[in-house]
Amino acid sequence: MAAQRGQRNGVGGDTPPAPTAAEITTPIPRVAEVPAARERARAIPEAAVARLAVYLRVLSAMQEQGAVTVSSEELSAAAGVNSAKLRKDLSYIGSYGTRGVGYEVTVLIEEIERILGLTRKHSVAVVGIGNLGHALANYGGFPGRGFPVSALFDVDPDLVGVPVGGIAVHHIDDIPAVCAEREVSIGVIATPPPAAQAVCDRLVEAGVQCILNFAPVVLQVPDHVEVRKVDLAVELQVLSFHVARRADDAAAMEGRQVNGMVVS
Amino acid sequence: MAAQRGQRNGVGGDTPPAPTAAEITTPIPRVAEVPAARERARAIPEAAVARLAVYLRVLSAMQEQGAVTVSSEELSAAAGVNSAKLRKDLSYIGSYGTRGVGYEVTVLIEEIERILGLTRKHSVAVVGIGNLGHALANYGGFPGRGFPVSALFDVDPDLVGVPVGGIAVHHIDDIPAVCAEREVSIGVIATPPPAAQAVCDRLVEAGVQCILNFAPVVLQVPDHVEVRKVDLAVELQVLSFHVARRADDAAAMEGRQVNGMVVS
DNA sequence: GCCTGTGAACGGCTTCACAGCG
DNA sequence: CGCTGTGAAGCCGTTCACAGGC
Repeated sequence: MAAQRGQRNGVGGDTPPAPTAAEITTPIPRVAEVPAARERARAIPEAAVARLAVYLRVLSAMQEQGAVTVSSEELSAAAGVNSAKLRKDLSYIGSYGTRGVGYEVTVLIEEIERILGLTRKHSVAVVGIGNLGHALANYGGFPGRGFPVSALFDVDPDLVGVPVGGIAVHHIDDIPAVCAEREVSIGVIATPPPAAQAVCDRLVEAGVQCILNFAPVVLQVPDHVEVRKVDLAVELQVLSFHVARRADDAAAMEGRQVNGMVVS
Repeated sequence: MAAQRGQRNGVGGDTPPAPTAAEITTPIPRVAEVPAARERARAIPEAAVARLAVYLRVLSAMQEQGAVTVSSEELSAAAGVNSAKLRKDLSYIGSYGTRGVGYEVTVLIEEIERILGLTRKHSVAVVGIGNLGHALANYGGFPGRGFPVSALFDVDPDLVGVPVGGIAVHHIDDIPAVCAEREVSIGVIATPPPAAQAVCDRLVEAGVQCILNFAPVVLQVPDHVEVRKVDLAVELQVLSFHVARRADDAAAMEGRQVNGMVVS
C-alpha cells in the first residue's frame, strides 16, 4: 500500500464516530434512525474504499475485454487481494452479486462509481508547477477518468500565463477567485515544503474541501477539510528499512549456519 | 500484499529475551536463538516504520534550528500524531529517552537512521522517463537524502543517451547490466501500465529487491521482493469518496432538520 | 513533579467458515 | 452444486493509564 494516512490534526485523541448529545445517556442499544445512505457510506472502512478504487480499474479493463460477469475469485486475483476480502468489501456497498454465478461487471462498475462519488466530475487544481506539477498537469484524465485538471497555479511570475498541458498557469494569489469560478473540489499541492502551508490556507479559503499533499509537511487544516499525503521520501525510506532487514536476516542466517531449509 | 502462508516461528510478542525452547513440540527445523537486531527489526509494525521516517524529517529540521532535546509532546505535535503513539513507536527501536527530560535530538536521529538502514546509501533506478520519470530524476537528493538516483531507463530509442537530471538514459534492455554495475537496490517504475510487469521482471532479474511502483498495475513478484505502490488515481478517488460523503451528510442534515448542534 | 516506557484494554480490519440462495 | 453474503473469531495497531526513573 502506498500513501500513508497521516494528517489528522487532532491535538489529543481523534474525534469519535460522532456522538450527539442524545447518545450519551442512552442505556439501551438500539437501531439508529440515521439516513441509510449516510450510514452506509460512513460504515465503509477507509482501507476498503481504497481497494474499491482498485476493483473499479480492474473491472473497467475486464469490461473492455468484453467480460460480462466475474466471480469473486477472478476479480480478487486480478486486484491482488484474497476473495474473502473482496466479497466483504463489496458487501459494504450492497448485495449486487448473484449466488452461484458472480457479479455483473457493468452493475458493479456503476455501484462503485456511485459510492466513490465519481458520477459527479471533480475539478482538480494543481499548485506548484515544478517537475512534479508538470507531470501531474500532463497526466490529464487520470486512469478511470473523472478528474479534469482545470486550474494550475505557481508563484513564479515567469510561469504565469504559460500553458502547461493545455491550461494556462495562474498566480497563486488568484487561487480563491479561479477555484471558485471553476468549482474546484480537490486541490493538489506540489510546491516546495516552505510554501505548502500558505498554499493550503489559500485553497481552504477558496472552499476546497479535499487536498492531496505531495509536500513533506504536516498541514494544519480545519476539521472539515480532508487531507491525504503522498510522501516519496517516506516511501523510499520504508523500502530502505526492508532492504536493511533483509540484509540482517541474511547475515544472521549465514553466521548461524542454519540447515538447508529456508523459511521464507 | 502477497505473503500468504502463515509462517509462525515462535516469534511471540516483544517479550524479554527468553526463548522457551521447551515449549516447542514440533520436530520442524527452525532457527533457534534469533539475533536481537533481527528480532527487533521484524517486530516493528509497518505503519510505525513509515512514521519513523516522518519523525526523522522533523528531527532534522529541529536540529538545524539548534534544538538539543525534544519531549514526546513537542515532537509528536510537529509530526502530526499523538504523543502516546510517538512514544510507542520510539519504544520499538529502543529506549533512548531520559525520563523527566525528553529525547536527545542527535541520538534519536542516529538511531532512526540506523533502523531505517539509512547509514548505507541506496542507489535508485528510475524506469520510464515520461513526465513523472522526469520529475523523479530531477528530484535528486530526496529530502533526508541518502537515495542517489543512479540510473535511468526507457524504451524509447530517442531518449537513450539523453541526459536527464545529469544522468544519461539507458535502454531498458540494459537494466540487468547497468543495475548490477551500479549496485541499484531500489527500482522505481514510472512506465505506462502495460509495460510495468515486464520492467518489473527485468528489475527482479537484475537483483533489485525493492520496488516503488507508480503504475496502476498489480505486479507479480517473487516472495523475496518488496513492492510499494503509489496510485494517484486511487488517492483522488478516495478523496472523491469523502467529498461525496460530506455532500450526503449535508443533504441529510438539511432534509432532516437536525437540532442546532453540529457534530463535526 | 515531569516525562518516558509499556502492559493492558480497545477498536477496527482481516480471515474464516458456513448459511443462504440461485 | 457453486458462489455470494456475513456473523464470528482472530489479529494487529492504537489508545489508555500508570508504573518507573530522573
